[in-house]
Amino acid sequence: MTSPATQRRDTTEQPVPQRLLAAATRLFADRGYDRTSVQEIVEAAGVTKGALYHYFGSKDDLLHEIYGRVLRLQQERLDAFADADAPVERRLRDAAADVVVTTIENLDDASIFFRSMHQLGEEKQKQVRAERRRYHERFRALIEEGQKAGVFSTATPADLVVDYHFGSVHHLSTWYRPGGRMTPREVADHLADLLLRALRP
Amino acid sequence: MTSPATQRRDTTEQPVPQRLLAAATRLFADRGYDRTSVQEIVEAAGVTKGALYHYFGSKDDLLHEIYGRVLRLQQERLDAFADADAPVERRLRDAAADVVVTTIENLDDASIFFRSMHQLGEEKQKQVRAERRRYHERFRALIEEGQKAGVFSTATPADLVVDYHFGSVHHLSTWYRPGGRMTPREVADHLADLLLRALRP
Amino acid sequence: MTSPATQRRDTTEQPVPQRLLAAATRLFADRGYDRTSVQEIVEAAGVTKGALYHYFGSKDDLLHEIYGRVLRLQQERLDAFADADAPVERRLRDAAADVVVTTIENLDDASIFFRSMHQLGEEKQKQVRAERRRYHERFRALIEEGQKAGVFSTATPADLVVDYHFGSVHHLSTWYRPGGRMTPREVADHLADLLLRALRP
Amino acid sequence: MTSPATQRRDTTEQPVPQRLLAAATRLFADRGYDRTSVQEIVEAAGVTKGALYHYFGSKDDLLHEIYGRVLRLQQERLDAFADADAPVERRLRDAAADVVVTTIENLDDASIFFRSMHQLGEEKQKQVRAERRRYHERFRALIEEGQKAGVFSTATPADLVVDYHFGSVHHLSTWYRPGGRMTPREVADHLADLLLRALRP
DNA sequence: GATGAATGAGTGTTCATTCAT
DNA sequence: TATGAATGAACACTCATTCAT
Repeated sequence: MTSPATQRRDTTEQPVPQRLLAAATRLFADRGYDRTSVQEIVEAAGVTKGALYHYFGSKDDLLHEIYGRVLRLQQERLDAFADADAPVERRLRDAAADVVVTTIENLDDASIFFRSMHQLGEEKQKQVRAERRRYHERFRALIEEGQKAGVFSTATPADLVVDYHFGSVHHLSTWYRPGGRMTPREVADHLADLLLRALRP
Repeated sequence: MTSPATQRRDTTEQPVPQRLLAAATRLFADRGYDRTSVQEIVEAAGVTKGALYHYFGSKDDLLHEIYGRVLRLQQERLDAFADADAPVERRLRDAAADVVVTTIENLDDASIFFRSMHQLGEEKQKQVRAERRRYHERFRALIEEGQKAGVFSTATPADLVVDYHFGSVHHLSTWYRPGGRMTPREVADHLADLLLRALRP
Repeated sequence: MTSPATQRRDTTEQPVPQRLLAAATRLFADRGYDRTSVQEIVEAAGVTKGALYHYFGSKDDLLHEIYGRVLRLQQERLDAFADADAPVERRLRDAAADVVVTTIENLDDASIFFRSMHQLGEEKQKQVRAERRRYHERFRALIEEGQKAGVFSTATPADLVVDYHFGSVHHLSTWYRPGGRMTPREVADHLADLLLRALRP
Repeated sequence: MTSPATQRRDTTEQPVPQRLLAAATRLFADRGYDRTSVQEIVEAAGVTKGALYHYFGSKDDLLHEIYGRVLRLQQERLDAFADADAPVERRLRDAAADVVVTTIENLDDASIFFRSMHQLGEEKQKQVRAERRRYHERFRALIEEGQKAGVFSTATPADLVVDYHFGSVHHLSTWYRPGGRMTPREVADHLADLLLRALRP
């Protein structure tokens, strides 16, 4: 004879929208966006379909929201590192290493990001790409700054260097396994190191 | 009022299985494996569903076959470059640049490869991963050879270097557009250059 | 220009699951399980496929549910007759006649039962056979009781006697036509009589 | 470099039509007519589809042919026993026991017979039922002969007695397993015995 | 006699979304 | 706020049969 309120508390420790996002993130990363049904998401979140459609306009919206969180987080961190008061080599190294660490710490978001982006609706995809570009350009500006200052080689266009580095970041979700040989920090240091070594004049 | 013979010639210039593979490759790259229906594939190939299932056991098989072709091609080329009679820096640079060129020349296969692998059935996925590993290991051996010879830095584990490079290769299908600013060869030279510079002792 | 409410009432006089079961029973009996398409069932029930799969996991489930109802009904009736307070000859005769009557009254279920059981999935088939066995054993116990009491001949193993009688029950759906020469009751009396006569010491 | 003729001998020890019928019988009994594909039949027989359609007009024809063989065999045997020079009790008992033995010896045909008859095309079904009726009537005549002679009870209409017995014959394929507790002969004797006991005046 | 590629209509099932309550 | 029954279009796949060779 527990009161409805009591019964509910069990499954409602987190607000419903967050529970849905968490469940969707796990499932999308696990089986991919298309292979995850709305039914599975609501079951994993312990709510009903009606509730999902109350908070999100569509399955697509869920994916978009997941992207939004990651993009905002990464942009904030990049901005912080890039605007720091330190030599450009230091700032680039820190930013390059940090994106590796936060990617590893949110591997689920990362796999979703690099595998499911093209399943977003046309309009939302455009939006995500625009934010992505902003991120990419901030990173490129850092490299160009170093090149102009003569501390980085100009042998390779800064654009390509950014893609070189981010390729390896995207690739992390393919090979990195938590509990593996290296800690996230070690991987990050190595990858940042490779970047900086490649940029030696 | 064309004769049956003429009608048929239009659609039969290439054998049916090849036509199906070509159509599937284009469509999978375009909209992703899950978003491509068998109906779309057979329509694009100008045959009926029955014909597809006469030659391929499943939609999955089609994907596996596409992978198979790419994997065989890449392994052959890597082996050729790695076994060449040249200093290890030369051999690594050539192999690293070549995989970029052939990836760009088969961008469709590449996007499929890096976006749809996890949609393959469990068994076939295992098989592909095994072949993939073989490729990876051949590449790593080349780096280790250079490290032992003292021409490459040992600062980064060879494993990680391979992942660093292949991250950028996978990433190509995300940003490279045919007819862009750089030719495939130029991109390849730059990326191989970055790899070699990062490996300087 | 009937109001939506009125339109709905026409098709909603019985709940959807019951309507589906009724339609499926009629069709399975008529053309057999494999020859009946899900499309035909939902059309006959006046609903859509989605509704069917909302209530039943599969076409197979529908068949299983039909079996379940018959099995439960027959077991209940057999138990009631077998546990009655009467001489064993009376109890056996009543049970033997009753199963004939209820089989005739549910000839559709009966034809399905004896023609489509092997089309049930492995797991469900096992379950049905287990319930079937329970029924068979209760019936056999009755015969053995009479044999021990000396009122039935022991010339034939009780097992075989049960199969003899149930063979003729199964067979009813092959030859009995409602509105035929004999009423269900008459057929039942004759068949029970044959059984009892065969068991005379 | 074996000659075609030699290669062929391996798989052609029996003529193709027989091989097809044997394979079809096994498969139809195993999984049912509808669940057996023409492809499975030709593979089991070691021939191609073209060959099947060369000898048989349709899958349906195969089933009809299987029926034909069984019906002819059973009719012949029944006629032989019924026309024998012996008292009617003896002749009925022998016929009743014999149909049990030959049914057990051809359990595959029997299961097909009682489970797949309704999957035959309308026309062929009519034909089979006609032959079936002829068989049934010969059997019934035997019972009526005994009833007129006063050696069998007239309590039950002969028709119903025939159905009683044949129900148990059909049912054999449900419960009899080769290598079981009783030999075919023992089962036959018991079942014939039950029939004769039921008919005692 | 025999092949096997090809057809085309059909199968059971899934699923994002809606809406009366 | 939230439910869950219901929709309807789409999905991958099957199969008896035909026919040019």
